[in-house]
Amino acid sequence: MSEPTPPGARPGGRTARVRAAVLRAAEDALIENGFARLDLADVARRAVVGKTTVYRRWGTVEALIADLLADMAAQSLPRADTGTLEGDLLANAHLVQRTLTDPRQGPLFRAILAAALTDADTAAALRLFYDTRVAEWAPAVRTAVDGGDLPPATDPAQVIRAVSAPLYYRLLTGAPLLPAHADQAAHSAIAAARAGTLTSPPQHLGR
Amino acid sequence: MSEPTPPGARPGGRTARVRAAVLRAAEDALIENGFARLDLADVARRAVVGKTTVYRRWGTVEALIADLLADMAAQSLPRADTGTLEGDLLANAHLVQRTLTDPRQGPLFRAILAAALTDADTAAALRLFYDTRVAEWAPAVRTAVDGGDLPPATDPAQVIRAVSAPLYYRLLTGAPLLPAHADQAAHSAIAAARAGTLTSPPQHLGR
DNA sequence: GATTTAATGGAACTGGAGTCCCGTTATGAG
DNA sequence: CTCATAACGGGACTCCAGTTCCATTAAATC
Repeated sequence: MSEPTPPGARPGGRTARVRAAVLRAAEDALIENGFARLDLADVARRAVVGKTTVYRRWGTVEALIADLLADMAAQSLPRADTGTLEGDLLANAHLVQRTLTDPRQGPLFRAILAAALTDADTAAALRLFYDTRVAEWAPAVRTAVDGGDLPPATDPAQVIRAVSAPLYYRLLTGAPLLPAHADQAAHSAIAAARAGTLTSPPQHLGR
Repeated sequence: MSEPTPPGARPGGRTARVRAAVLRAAEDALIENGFARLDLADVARRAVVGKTTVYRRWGTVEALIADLLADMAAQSLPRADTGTLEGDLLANAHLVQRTLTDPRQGPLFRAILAAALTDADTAAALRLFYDTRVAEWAPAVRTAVDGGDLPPATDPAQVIRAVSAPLYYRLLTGAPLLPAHADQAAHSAIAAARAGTLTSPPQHLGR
């Protein structure tokens, strides 16, 4: 994902500026046209950057989106801390709900998910992105486990993912996605966790 | 979705044969190349059909996939009936798990979902497809509600969807999808339903 | 501030997806 | 069986995404 910076590389000044401009242009293009209608020539025009540059540095739409994801993962936003498990999970659920229905972020995420479903590298970048998000929120669950509110075997990451899953499923099927669904998602996750269903995965398949 | 068959139409013989050939070719092409790399010219070649025909009747990749979904929805497969709610939901969960990890169906579904995330009409076709699937399995839940095993306000459709959601979420993020995850999904759905979380949606937006 | 060489940009080129035109096939009606 | 026409097929054409080549710019090092 993060290149080890080959010897003689020049990440400074212009290169960084070009990357930022292209990523922002890609974002705009994805929001307007979606994943299927995206072409790198258009991105280059928007970014006021040579078409050749975009093709040389990224090459494919999928690679560009993967880089965009890496960039998004870098700017992590802090979780809420309401003091209670329910409060935190509700905050998380509503954050996801708002993100997926936001006029800018919604279409952007749809495009990114479509790319991840198409390309393995993009999927890996997406997983990395979510891993950082999950790691950010997992402490809320861990606190509840330590406090005896949830079974000891509970896997915090699974609980966080259980909150998101139904919301993303609605996005996939194009079903309406209202704040009430966020409530439902958070409460369902808590119920499953209390029942001891969300324990560690059966085996660790590395990679 | 289903055209009302305009006056003077000729759905007989050749037309139906062409449609079948094109849909099968589209399936193969989607499995091999994925959604992004699909072009109608290639589909036409595979189906041994005039390129013009494909462009005239479907026009876009998304429309072709939407038609493929309509075709898939038409052939509904029967649900299992094990006698218990847990047994039925486990059967459903494992059916979904097997489908999504099948060497043919898996890539096909990924491609279809990518298309649905890109195009509104495809999303509508997908929703219709899932509605038939959900309606097929909902009776298992309804029986449990009538038998007093689940709260009266439980929405059967929501329970079925709650089983699929985490499995599709794993597909989205490219996480491994094992039979154990199917067990977990079914049991989580039951726990949430028992807790009374999976009740009817807040309001019916009749689109 | 001179030098080296990544990295970018412009312009010409190319291949194939998508369109158009028109002749051919075969379905459905009488 | 005949006729009208919906639907299909072949081939030429267009257009633009993606590639290639080379000149230009500006980081990095001294």
